Order: sequence, then structure tokens, then C-alpha cells
Amino acid sequence: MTVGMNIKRVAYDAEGYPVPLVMVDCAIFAIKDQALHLLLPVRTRNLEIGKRALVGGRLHLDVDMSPEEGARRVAREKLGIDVRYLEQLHSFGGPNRDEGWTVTIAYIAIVQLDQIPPVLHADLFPVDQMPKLAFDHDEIAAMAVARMRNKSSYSSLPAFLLPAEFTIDDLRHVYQQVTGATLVKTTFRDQVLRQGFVEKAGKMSTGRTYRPAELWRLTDRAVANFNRVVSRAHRSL
Amino acid sequence: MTVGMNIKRVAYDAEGYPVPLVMVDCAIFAIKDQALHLLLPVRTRNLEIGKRALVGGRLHLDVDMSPEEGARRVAREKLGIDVRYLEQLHSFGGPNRDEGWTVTIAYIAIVQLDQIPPVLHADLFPVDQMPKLAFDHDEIAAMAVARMRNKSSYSSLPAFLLPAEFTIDDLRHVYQQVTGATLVKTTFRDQVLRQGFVEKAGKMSTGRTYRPAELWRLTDRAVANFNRVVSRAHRSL
DNA sequence: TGAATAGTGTCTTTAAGACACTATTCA
DNA sequence: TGAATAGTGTCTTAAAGACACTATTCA
Repeated sequence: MTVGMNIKRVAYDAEGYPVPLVMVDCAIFAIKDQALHLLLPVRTRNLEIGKRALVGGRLHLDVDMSPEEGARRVAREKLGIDVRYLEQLHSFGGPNRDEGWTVTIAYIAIVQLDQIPPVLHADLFPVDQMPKLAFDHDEIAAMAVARMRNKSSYSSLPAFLLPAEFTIDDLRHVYQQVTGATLVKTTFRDQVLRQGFVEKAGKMSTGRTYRPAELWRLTDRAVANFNRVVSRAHRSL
Repeated sequence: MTVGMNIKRVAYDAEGYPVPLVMVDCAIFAIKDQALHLLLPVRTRNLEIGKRALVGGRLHLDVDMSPEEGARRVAREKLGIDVRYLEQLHSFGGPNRDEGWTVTIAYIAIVQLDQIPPVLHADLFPVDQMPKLAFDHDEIAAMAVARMRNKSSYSSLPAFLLPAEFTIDDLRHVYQQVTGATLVKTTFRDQVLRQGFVEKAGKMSTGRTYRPAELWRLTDRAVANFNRVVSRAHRSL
């Protein structure tokens, strides 16, 4: 509108009305050192260069057939990662975000540690020791962590942080790491088996000096929510 | 990109790259005749005139400081309604929506029946007897109904469908209407009082010939989720 | 065989559900 | 007082949690 303001880019429709720029941003989660981490690249282009931020980019109308595809493309092009789990988080928008009036469709993604290539300028940060992020990405990251924690208390979501085959106790530990709650061994096992989102992989864990555990994998319907809750969180760690 | 296609409106940024149009759409819920309804106006402008659709409109970058504000403005300007409860649902986008490559940020809104002015061209439809809607609004409406039902099973959301003061049994009936489940009287009462999202209004219900019930109202923290579930749904209606 | 964890069984406690009983209002 | 619904109490059932006991592997 007014000239000379700090608005970097503006866009207009065919009648000359201003329209917002549309971005997609991904909060990419992984488990490292037994703790939930977010993958945060350093910005190298446009605004706020040098700051950490969520991976993001403009929607490319010629190749993106949906915002989801845009989010996957951005993770692939900017970090070389094919995300394993992707879920829309929330859309944010306002006049002073990023490069003027922009809208961001934010996503939560989950990857395995070994899926992350040794990319320049991207590192994992524990979710409770995050640096100050660019733009309003602090707010987006906080909502992503909150969604991750909350949804983990009633869904199979944390299983996507593990390798394809895992033991029940691996799974319990991931739930504990993500939610911060202590989960009772027997109750957790009962719950998980009753919900039926895992099935036996038929193999046993290896490499230890004691009794190996059965390996399990996610069933097809694993993305679905639990009926209820995994196990009552009865004490915070 | 290519000319002559069925794209009605396109927008470009300062460098000439195409950007999507951004809309906000509201799925407005209300209780009428003991059943959950959606308020659906008939389209009178632009595309698909004559069809039912969710209330929606373009973001106005000059007056909307956020998508939420845009959603409230659209409901106010197009239907004369100040929505009581508003929650972001999901964002949809693609090349063949609406007027070309558009993004819609969809919202769920809740209003009281008596808040709805006798607007021309807008009617309430029971959520299980919806007409065919314009564009991809069927999909959006289906997701809105699903969210409403699901969230009602673990939150105080249905209380927003009631007047400010209500009886516990009013509340139980709304939960039943929205979720389709039968809820046990005693269990429901226990749950609601234990959760503490209602407080006594100090008054009694009136106008009946039998024992009046206590009136309750939502507490400040009523928007917050339940710990768990309101009452186990043990049988569908 | 001993170390170490996997997995199960039993008892206790808590919450859900069934159901009936008491309470309150007005005609 | 009787009709009609509000609200409570008691018993049963189901699930969570505590905790110990058995099972399995390898050095």
C-alpha cells in the first residue's frame, strides 16, 4: 500500500488487489540421544540470514498440486529429506510476518536420524533447548512441540520416531521422552497390544547379553488414533 | 502459466511469479431442533452461483491483521453474525479449487440459534442431510463435522452450542446429539463436575412442572481440553 | 550358573456403568 | 399428594497400577 515501508515483496491479483505470499514451513522432528529434537537449518537467503528457522519456502504453483506436496518438496529440495510422516499443523498469517503480509501453512514432519544427510547449515536441537528462531518461527515451533506432546498421549504418533522394527520397551521409552510422563510397563504393554496398532515382526532384538525382546512393527492402520490414551501419565519425570 | 485455461483469477508477486489467492471459509455450527446443523448460504456472486457453500471470502490485507480476523469479518459482513467460538480447522489448496490455484484457511465456528439474523439466502441444514456444496466444500464440511464430533468426545466444545447458562442434562443431551453416543447420566455428571469446566450459576431452571435443575455456566478455562473423555460412549443411538 | 532384561500373574485401587432410591417442585 | 425430573448412593464390572515372579538369552 504505502511506499517506502519495510514490505519486501507484495503480490497483486488481476484486479490490482493485494494478496498475501503463501509459504509452507516444516517442523521436522527426530529422536537423538534419547530426546526429541527439531531439525533447524540456518537461513542463507533473503531475510534474517544467519538465524535458525524452520525449513520453509514458497508454494510453487507449477509443480505443487497441494500444500502437502509443497511441504514435501521443500524438505526434499532444501534438506534432501523424504519425510516419513507429515501432518498439517496450523496456518499463520499477518502483515508483519516474514516478507510482508504472508501466510504460512505449517507442518509437522517426522524423520529417522539416519534419513538426515550431513547437510550444511542444519542441526538438531533438543526441543527444550531451542535457539531464538527467525520471524515468528518460535511460536510455530512451540505449537509443533505442543501438538507432538499432546497427540502422543492418545495416538500412535511416537512410533514414527522409531525404526520400522522396535521392541515394546523402545516404544515405551519414546512415549516417555516425548510426553515427559512416566509410563507403567505392564499398563503400557496392555494398552499398546489392545489398541492393535503394532504387529509382531517375527524377529528378536539382537546385540545384547540378556534375553532378547520381540520386535514389532506398525500395522496399516497405525496412523489412526487410539480410542483413548496410551497409559495414564501418573507422575512427571 | 498457460493462457486460455479455465483459471479465472491469477495473482503475481513483484518478480512475476504466480501466487495463490487466499480465502477464509467458516463452517458455522448451531443446534436446532435437538440436532447439529451447519449454516449454509447460497452463493450469489462470482462462481457457482446458486449453490450452497460455506461462508467465505478473500483475505483483505488492509483490514485483516490475521486469518482469524478475516474469518470473523467474513461471518460478520456476509451473515451479520459475531461468532461465539472460532477455531482453525485446516487449510486446503490446489490448482483446481474455486477460482484457480487458491488456498483456503477453513474455520469451525459455533453460534447460538438466536444469534442468526433472518438473512436472505442462508439456511441451517442437519449435518447428516447436507446438500451438495460448491467447489470442494463438501470435503471441508465433512472434515468440520468430523472434528466437531471427535473433539466433542474429549473437550468442553459442545457447551458452546448451549446458552450461557444450562443444566447438566442439557449438556448431556448436546453431547449425545453431537457425538451420536448414549451417555450414562451418573457417569456424565461425575465426569463434568470432576473436570471442573462448569461452575454453578446459582440459579435454577424454570418453566416446568417438576423439580427445577441447577443452572451452570462455563468457567474461564472451559476452552481447555478434558483430561480424557466425557463419558465412555457405550452404545450408538 | 549368574547377570540382566523380557514378559506374565496377582492383588489393589480407581473409575465406569447399572439401577434404584431420595429430593424437590408445581399443579 | 401425585407426577415428573433432579440428584445421590450402592453395587458390579473393567481397567490402571504396584509389584513380584517366571522366562530367556549369553558370557
